[in-house]
Amino acid sequence: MTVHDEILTSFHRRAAFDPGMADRRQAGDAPTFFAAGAEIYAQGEKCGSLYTVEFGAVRVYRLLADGRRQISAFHLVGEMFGFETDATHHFFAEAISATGIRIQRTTLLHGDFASALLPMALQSLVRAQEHLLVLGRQNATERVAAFLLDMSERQGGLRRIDLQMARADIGDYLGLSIETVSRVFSRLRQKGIIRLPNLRGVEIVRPQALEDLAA
Amino acid sequence: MTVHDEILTSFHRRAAFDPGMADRRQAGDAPTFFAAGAEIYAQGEKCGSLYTVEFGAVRVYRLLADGRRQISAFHLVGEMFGFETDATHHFFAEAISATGIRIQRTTLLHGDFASALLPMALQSLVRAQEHLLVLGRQNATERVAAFLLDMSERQGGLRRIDLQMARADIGDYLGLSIETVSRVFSRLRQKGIIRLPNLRGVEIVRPQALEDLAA
DNA sequence: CGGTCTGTTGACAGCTTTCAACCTTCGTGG
DNA sequence: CCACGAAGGTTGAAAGCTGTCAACAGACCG
Repeated sequence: MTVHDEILTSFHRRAAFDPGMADRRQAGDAPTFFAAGAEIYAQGEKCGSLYTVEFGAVRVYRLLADGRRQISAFHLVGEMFGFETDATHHFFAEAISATGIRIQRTTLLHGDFASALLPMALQSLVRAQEHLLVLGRQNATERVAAFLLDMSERQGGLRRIDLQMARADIGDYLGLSIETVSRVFSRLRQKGIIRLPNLRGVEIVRPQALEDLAA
Repeated sequence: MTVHDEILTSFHRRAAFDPGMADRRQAGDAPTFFAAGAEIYAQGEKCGSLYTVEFGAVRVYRLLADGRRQISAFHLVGEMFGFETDATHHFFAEAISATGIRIQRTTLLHGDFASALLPMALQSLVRAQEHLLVLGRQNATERVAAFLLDMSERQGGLRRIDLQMARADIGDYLGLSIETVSRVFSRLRQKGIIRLPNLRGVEIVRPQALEDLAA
């Protein structure tokens, strides 16, 4: 975390940061800013809000007692998260990079909101179930290939992907160690399937080759 | 599959089997019977119904091109499944043993049904996300222990569990080979943590030891 | 009683993790 | 502008866990 991020964190962690727009914030539709690494909510906290990513990216995860972490989902621009079944959160949510989030209290929502919510919850469900296939039955190469294609698709199908997250995040999402993630990236680069222009950027050179690997 | 099951399958696959109750079937609230192994729906099929298990058990799964299978969920008595985001099913659903299912067409459902559906969808979502932790970050022993505890809890917290499903199903649910599942069962039996009174039956002798293993 | 399906067990191979060393990047401060 | 330090990333070697292959045992059914 950079010093700039640290300042952002201490100042604006969980606090709306929207200078000159207090009125909009009152109305509940101004985004709240989170610095890289800032906690959005924690396991065990009371819940009752829904979150929409305005910019940046979010990781949602669980921890085991010994510190092992499983990231169940990344949420990118435009995506909604924070669905829960009961009064407390079962997961942690953190900003990956500097992130803006629109927070809506579910208690304040009008009556037929549940109907509008269902499709989003179902989208999350299908995504989670498809990820189960990756974690349960695919090897390291297949996992990374599927991850890159998914990220590409969710960023508009472009060849240049901005990953935003560190190798540790990718590993904890794919159920792999950071070393294995790194090795697969290197192998894909050596085969000319991807390029790694900078630390968190990936360019897909041969999408078809990736698709074949993801199978 | 036994011969009895085979007959059930050929006769009643996807057909209501509720002699003398055609009127109730017309009303849509009589269960449809499925023999062990019978398909309830298939990937790619048009969907538009929700399914509630009356008795028996169901597996929901996806396949990779080379035949690898990941069971994303088992559904036991009282549980609802079949949620989908768009017009076609993304998964297969099959009866594990002789199973009765109540099928409700979503098009025929009254307007505010979505509100009632949301909690069930969210329950499935949380279950899937928790299973991601198991598949991504737990070893074979932890996976089997967590599975046994989950099955016990869902069957009323009893010590005697009726698994119903074969080792292959357990393996494809936990992301393990049938041999590994078998080996873990044997090791737990040798340690006196469980007993295996019959093939598909498990008695939890020392629940605390299982909890500790599930970490 | 024989056949088939399911489950168990052993030996070995293979993939991933772990541990360690080193490199790169980036922000900071001299 | 450059040097420095910390954090993140890469690569190699070895260990460990799980998968695969194979043989065998047991249950169920005809």
